[in-house]
Amino acid sequence: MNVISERRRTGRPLSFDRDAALTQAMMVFWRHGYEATSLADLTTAMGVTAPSIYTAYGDKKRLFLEAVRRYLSGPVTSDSIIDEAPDGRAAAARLLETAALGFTGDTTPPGCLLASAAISCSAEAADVQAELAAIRRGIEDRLRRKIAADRGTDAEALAAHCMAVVQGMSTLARDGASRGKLLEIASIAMRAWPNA
Amino acid sequence: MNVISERRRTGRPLSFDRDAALTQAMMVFWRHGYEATSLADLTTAMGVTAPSIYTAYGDKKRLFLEAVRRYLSGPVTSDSIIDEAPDGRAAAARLLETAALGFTGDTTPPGCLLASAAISCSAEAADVQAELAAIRRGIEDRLRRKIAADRGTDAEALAAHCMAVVQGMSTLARDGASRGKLLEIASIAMRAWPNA
DNA sequence: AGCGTTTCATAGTGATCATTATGAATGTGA
DNA sequence: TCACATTCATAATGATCACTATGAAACGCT
Repeated sequence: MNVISERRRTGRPLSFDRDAALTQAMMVFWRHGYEATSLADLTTAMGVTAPSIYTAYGDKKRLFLEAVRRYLSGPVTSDSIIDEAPDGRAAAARLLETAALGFTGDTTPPGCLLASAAISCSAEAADVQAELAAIRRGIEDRLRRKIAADRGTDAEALAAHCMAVVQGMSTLARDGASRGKLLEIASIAMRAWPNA
Repeated sequence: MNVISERRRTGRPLSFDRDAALTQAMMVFWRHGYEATSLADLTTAMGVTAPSIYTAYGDKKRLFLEAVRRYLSGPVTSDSIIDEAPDGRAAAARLLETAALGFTGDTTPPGCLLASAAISCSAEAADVQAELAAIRRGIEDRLRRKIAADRGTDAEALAAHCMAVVQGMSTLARDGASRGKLLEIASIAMRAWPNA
């Protein structure tokens, strides 16, 4: 049952690294968003011709969603950050810090892929925007539940505030804000918590 | 020197209300952003044919920037909010509250026009993105100076946090967050200030 | 009325968009 | 070696993009 060694029985083999090409696609989507990324941008960045993209990934929308899954499935996911934190407060702090670092990486585009791709959507890309909104809501719900386990009163508002700060940090990062500035913002945001 | 009664001496008069059409254009840009708004969207929303748009406003970029100026020149501008506040803390609180209200108006699109239009820009619209970023920085600088007049230490971080929350509230509003939720976020954000 | 000026609607510009038809190329299995 | 399956590169598809050439229509002025 070794999946790696399982090969298609017949046919010409793929001439490009499907995984590496997907990473390049993720980078382009990360930098320019979903709609502003043209298939010509993708072919040049991935080094793959358009028909090969379509046979390998489907269409542009499926390629984007696969890039989003790749973006979310890093070694440090927002899910694990929240779940493995000792309490809601630590979850929020780590989420903010991880966002500040992830939005200012020197080998990745500035800001958040989800935030960059989500806004400025035309009518035909409304379903893509809806999927991204669902992902954001999922993260927010997970954080809210984590906070509510400790302190019941204002869990929803605290989680929403944290999400707003993360979203805003993405914009500031795209505007050129430094990593230090984003970490300061995260620190300020955590002052909103009681019994500091 | 009555400007209103001054008319062009010759030529066929404009058959549409230039001001009302600009408002409609602002609404479309507000909802869909800059690049996702096509000229076909604008012609249908404004009730004006494409050549008339070009003779009246220039090109799409100039029309958008004029819509941005219209958006920023309301009766309650961010500038006046900040300047007329008694201190930096009140300026931040009013900015957050005004944003929460303005992003959830029942006759306007959800979110912030600047935030909606800024993200997801292709290379050719980079100058538009740069202009929007300059506007955001101008607001942030004004807020930072206002805060720094009271308390010198962490004015920059407090201003940046406030801007991040405003930006984030726009995203949450577009995701369907209610006015009450945004006001709660604003309230939580103000807890970050010392000597509450 | 007639001229000059401006805006009007119609239609079309080349460019770019995502997507695909086509046939040659390259592999496996027999 | 040969049929079969799959991917390859080339080139083209119709649609849409921002933008405009063109000539008729509607005004003020003389």
